Amino acid sequence: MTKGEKRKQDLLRIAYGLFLTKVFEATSVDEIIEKAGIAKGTYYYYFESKEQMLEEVIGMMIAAETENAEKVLAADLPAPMKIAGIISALRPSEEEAPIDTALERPENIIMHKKIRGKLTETIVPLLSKAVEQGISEGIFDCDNIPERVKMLLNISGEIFDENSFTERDTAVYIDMTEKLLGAEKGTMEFIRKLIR
Amino acid sequence: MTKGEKRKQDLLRIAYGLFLTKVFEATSVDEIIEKAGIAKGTYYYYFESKEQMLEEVIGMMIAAETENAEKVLAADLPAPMKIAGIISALRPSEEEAPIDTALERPENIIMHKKIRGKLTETIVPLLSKAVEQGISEGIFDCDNIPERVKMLLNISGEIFDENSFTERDTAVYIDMTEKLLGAEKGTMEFIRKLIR
DNA sequence: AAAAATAGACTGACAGTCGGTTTTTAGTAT
DNA sequence: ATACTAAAAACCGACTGTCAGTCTATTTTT
Repeated sequence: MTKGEKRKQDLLRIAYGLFLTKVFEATSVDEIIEKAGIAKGTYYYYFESKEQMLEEVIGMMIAAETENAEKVLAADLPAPMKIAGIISALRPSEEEAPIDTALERPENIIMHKKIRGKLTETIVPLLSKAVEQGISEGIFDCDNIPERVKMLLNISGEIFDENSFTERDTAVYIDMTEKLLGAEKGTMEFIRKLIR
Repeated sequence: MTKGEKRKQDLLRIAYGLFLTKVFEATSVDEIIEKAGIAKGTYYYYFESKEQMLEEVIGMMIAAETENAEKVLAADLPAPMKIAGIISALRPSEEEAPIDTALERPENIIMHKKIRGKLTETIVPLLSKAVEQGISEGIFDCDNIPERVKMLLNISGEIFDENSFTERDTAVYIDMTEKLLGAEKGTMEFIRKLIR
């Protein structure tokens, strides 16, 4: 890693940190460069624009999530577990708690939406594989798998977004997941423990 | 309607028009006031901020949509028709075509999300009534109605948002709607004609 | 000496402010 | 009714502060 690459990583990490505590739009380039101790020119030597930098920050986050999902997929687990594992891993982990608070702020829609979009793209194929595994195991029964998975992800996103999803939301969510994948009632019941 | 109220309405209508063709963030206050032929001060006499004005513009749009939904609900129709009618009315009508194009632009997320949020709040109770009607008619069979309806709306939103939802998306959407509401297979098949 | 990296003053666009001016409105005396 | 007046409402536009992005010049690396 050259000196330049390192600097870029530093900048990304600083921006990442700021975006969590502040919100993308409210974080100024001046702030980022001040924290990094560099000049405007240097910043724009590494990034085309603030927007483009956001793209790269998001890329970092996605990469981490995807890596995790791939691990779950490769593990020796029953299909429902894999699915629940991947989906619930999209939720904030302990150390990432601030991410969540930041992401849930209504002002943070832009970053939020971009992440969701990109994440869906990369996660849908992975989840689809898990569903296929489930079908060959005889646990699931459905067609149009990627489309179903996409819907599942969409709903998961919306559900998890709200800081206040109730017991009843969870119940409907589980019920819907089972029906969407053509699973026996109760198959996905353990999701309840994972989310909460 | 006093002179002041009229002016405010004018401003809202002008902004509404601009937000459709341009995108909220790209529309400057200067532009709005120039088109309205008034001074900065006057604008800020009527609105606290650009953001707050957006809120009012959205309010206008919601009111129109809600009114329409209430009409459908009051009509003498079978429950599935009402549901499909209300949901598909959330899509762009002919004259509102530009709205849609504007709304579907990725940059327009903020306005988009705000509308969705507010719209959900007002539409969920209406749709729930239609579902209850369906249950008493013996067509639907489910519990936790508002939660189910919310999910349905969420997915509808996501589906309609994409300018490229396929046949398969539609098939899954219909299947899911039926299962979510506990309806016979085929009950909601006619949705296919409404969307598309 | 060429290329890569860094610096920071500067520009233009924009949201929002502020002190002041004109227009309306409503009460009062004629 | 009519004229007068003071307060309230509506309106004006110059000005400020902030911020993303530019540009030219300088320093450091290769």
